[in-house]
Amino acid sequence: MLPEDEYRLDYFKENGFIRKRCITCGDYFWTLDSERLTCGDAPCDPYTFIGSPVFRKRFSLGEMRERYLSFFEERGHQRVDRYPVVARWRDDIYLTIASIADFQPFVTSGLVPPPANPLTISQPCIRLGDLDAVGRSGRHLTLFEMMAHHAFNTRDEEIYWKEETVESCDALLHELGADPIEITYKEAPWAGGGNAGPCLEVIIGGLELATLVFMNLRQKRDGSITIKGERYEAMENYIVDTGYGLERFVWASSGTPTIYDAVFPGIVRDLMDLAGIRDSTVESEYESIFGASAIFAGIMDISGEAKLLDLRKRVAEEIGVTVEELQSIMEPVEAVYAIADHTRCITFMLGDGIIPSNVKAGYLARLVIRRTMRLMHELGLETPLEDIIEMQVRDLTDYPEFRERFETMSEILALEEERYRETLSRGKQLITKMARHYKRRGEAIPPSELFHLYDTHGIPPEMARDVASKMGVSVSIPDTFYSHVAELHTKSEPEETQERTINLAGLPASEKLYYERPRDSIFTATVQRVLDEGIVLDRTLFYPEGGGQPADHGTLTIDNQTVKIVDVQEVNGVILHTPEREHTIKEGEMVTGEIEIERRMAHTRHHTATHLVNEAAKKVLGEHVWQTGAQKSRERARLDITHYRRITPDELREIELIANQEVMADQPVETRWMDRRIAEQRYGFTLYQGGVPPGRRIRVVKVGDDVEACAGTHVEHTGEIGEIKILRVERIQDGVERIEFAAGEAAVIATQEREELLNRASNALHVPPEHLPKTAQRFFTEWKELKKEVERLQNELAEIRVTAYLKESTQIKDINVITKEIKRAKIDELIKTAIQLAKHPKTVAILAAQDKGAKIVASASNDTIKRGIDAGKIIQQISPIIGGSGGGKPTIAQGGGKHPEKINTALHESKNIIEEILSQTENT
RNA sequence: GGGCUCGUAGAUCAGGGGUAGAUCGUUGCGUUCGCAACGCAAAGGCCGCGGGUUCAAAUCCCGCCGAGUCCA
Repeated sequence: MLPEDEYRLDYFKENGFIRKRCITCGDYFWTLDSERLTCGDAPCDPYTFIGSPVFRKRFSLGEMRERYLSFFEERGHQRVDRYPVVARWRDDIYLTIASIADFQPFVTSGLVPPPANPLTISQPCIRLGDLDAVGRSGRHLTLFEMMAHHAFNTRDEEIYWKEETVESCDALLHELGADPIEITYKEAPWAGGGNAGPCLEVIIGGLELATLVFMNLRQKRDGSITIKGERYEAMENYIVDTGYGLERFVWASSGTPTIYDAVFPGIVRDLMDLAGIRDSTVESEYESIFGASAIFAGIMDISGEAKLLDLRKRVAEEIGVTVEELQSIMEPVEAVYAIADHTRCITFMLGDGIIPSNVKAGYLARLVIRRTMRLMHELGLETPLEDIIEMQVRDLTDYPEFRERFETMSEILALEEERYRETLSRGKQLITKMARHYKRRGEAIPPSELFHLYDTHGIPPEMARDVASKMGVSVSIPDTFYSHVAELHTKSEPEETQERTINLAGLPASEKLYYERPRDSIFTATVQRVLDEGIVLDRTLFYPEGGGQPADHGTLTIDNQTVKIVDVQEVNGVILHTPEREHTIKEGEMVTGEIEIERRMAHTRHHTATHLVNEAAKKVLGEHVWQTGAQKSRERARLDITHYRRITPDELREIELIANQEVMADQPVETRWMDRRIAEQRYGFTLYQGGVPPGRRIRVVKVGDDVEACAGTHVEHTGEIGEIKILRVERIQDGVERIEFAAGEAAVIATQEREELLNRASNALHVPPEHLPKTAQRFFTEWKELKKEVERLQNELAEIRVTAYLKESTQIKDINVITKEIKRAKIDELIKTAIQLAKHPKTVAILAAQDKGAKIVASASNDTIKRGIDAGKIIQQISPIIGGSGGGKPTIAQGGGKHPEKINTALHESKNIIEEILSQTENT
């Protein structure tokens, strides 16, 4: 626990606040109200603001946001633009979940200074954790704006800390017209993302409006402070991390039954009209129902169907209607609320460049999109989703950037709708088939099948139940369905990633000569240290692996000893050279280094070319294109980019052409080190195409119109690349295309290789390359025709043979037995002939041929089978004679072996077998 | 990043080591003044691609390509 001193602020003392303990939950809180017994928070206190707003006037989102930001501006904060909702600068989360997420990890750790200090921001955040409650609880949203002011303090410089934070909060609430006596500050230690600290929750009218976090602890195994079971220690820097819920402020200012009515009244009204539902904000009945529901939901946990039913019961009781009546009134409106919320969330997701996919952030976008489409379907809303998104884009006047992206968004949504429809119709077929199967057996569809349907085909169990029950097949969905799904995927404990603890103590960062002297291959340096992991020099031309560019190879030479360097890695600014084998290089010695310059130049060309291809892809495909990965080698490079459908051959050619035009324009490549803040302000987050480099200063590479933070080596002018040849495109995930290409010498070689393929194909067909497509097509068609012709002739031949062979047959008892070797026949010829023969009554045929060893086929007419003849068994018995095995059905069987010279023996033996069988069956 | 499923006729799919199938669609013939419906017949298949196992692979195994889906 945190010591209670943490919360004994002078501000509280001087302004008459009293510390009290909640009689319900036992938490401590601060209030001006000496009579107050409870902390004010759910579930100890119900909402009191519904129908009686807590502020002086009603605010819209835009008004409230502006009021907040200017309030803190006046108090010395600098206003900072919002960050995207997709957290491209983070590798641990996909979506921006809080304003502080914008500044993690480098600003909060102290490595990079904040864009301003102190600052204020209104950051759109997406949280999908309570998706089920959205629309139902009256207060949950998938997307909300977290208004915040942050101060980043260090031991050397404190901007401000708790006193000023609480004072500002109080002043803001007073200015908005809140009754001071209604405000409570509840003590609630906060922990998350490896940090923790004391925290005050700010509550009015039963609604938590803001959270004031004083982040000053960091997780440590042997830390002295324990919060929520984890151990923490004090941090060097300490951060004011506040979060004011914009939508909640607006709600509290309006006192509407639900947050949705307050936040997007226009959208809600339009959706109500489209769905043909009466407008809840003018109908007093609706108002009392949703007000009551929101109030109860405020103090209840409503996750899960059973708990939702509890809520319904209480509301129904309160209003004086039956649960069924209540359901029928509420459900359509709740769907409208959810759709209003989800479409706003989708607008931000797509507007900020997320491409729906089956993985990562794209999957989350698809999840929300599909959920919205399902809700619309249930509500009977036929409007295309993109029309509702258009409504949102128009409504979000404070976000003009979405307007120019609408065309792309609309296209993406149309594709998503199409895809979803296909998935559903596929699903229906699968369920129908499965239901038929279980209906025949008179069983219910077992849960294991439901898991399979959901896990591999994305069919929700509810849909399976609906479709199956129409066919009269019962389905029971286990309560624990979704938790069981989660269980199926919990992987066994991942291997402990071993932190390499390399002793770099006392070593300064290596001087990176490859930036200053990008074309040099030889250098001298002093050995700083010799470690098991590699050799550290004071300076080096060796490029360490990074940014998708492989490490340089080369040699280190001292006296007459030369050691090959096979890997180079950078650890905290120190560059480690890994030698191929044992050596005697010692600390303090001077070495001469030489890198394989051709290898390096190939990497360099591919690296600059990657930037050009990326830029060209953006021009051809659209601004939504974002690099998700890249890898260079000596022979090729590959670039993974986000795009919502397959790149067409035409588009690929266009990309290739534009990239090469940039090469021919021989543009200078500018690289320079910039202050991170300035670079971000000037170029935006598109800088981080290739990932987010750490550090206060970043290396910015400008090639043509492309500007990226990049640590790789680059040519000085694009002309040096020589040529860019795109080799192939591949879809590595839904929404991610991989372009493979070669640059420079590698491009020439790749082109030559392709030409060689053409030439070889031409030579084989004896036609010039330009005739290849036509000729290949002709050959293929002719081949198909000939194949058919062969088959027709084989059938004809088989018929002719039948008449001939029947005459040559041996009589065993009353059965015609044909044993015959057909020279140079193939197995399917034997089979065809054998089948024809067996169509005649009282006939058994054993045919053989030499074809890759020996092949034998046996057939028996139906009447002989009744008398005990079995072609399969005959083959099984005689195949070993020719050194192989075989089998088949009683009517037709085949086998083979390695000894063609034994064919006659085998055929002879088959007669013996038939004779034996026939005499046996006659005796019984 | 980790799973799972599917690629067979123009379409929808069955088959799951032993001669490649059904339904719809297409074409022709019959019936009809004509159409629909019906009856008869035919055409249409590198069973996604490449290896492997086997006497024998659409079928089993491995890799690749393509499509779908769940989880983090």
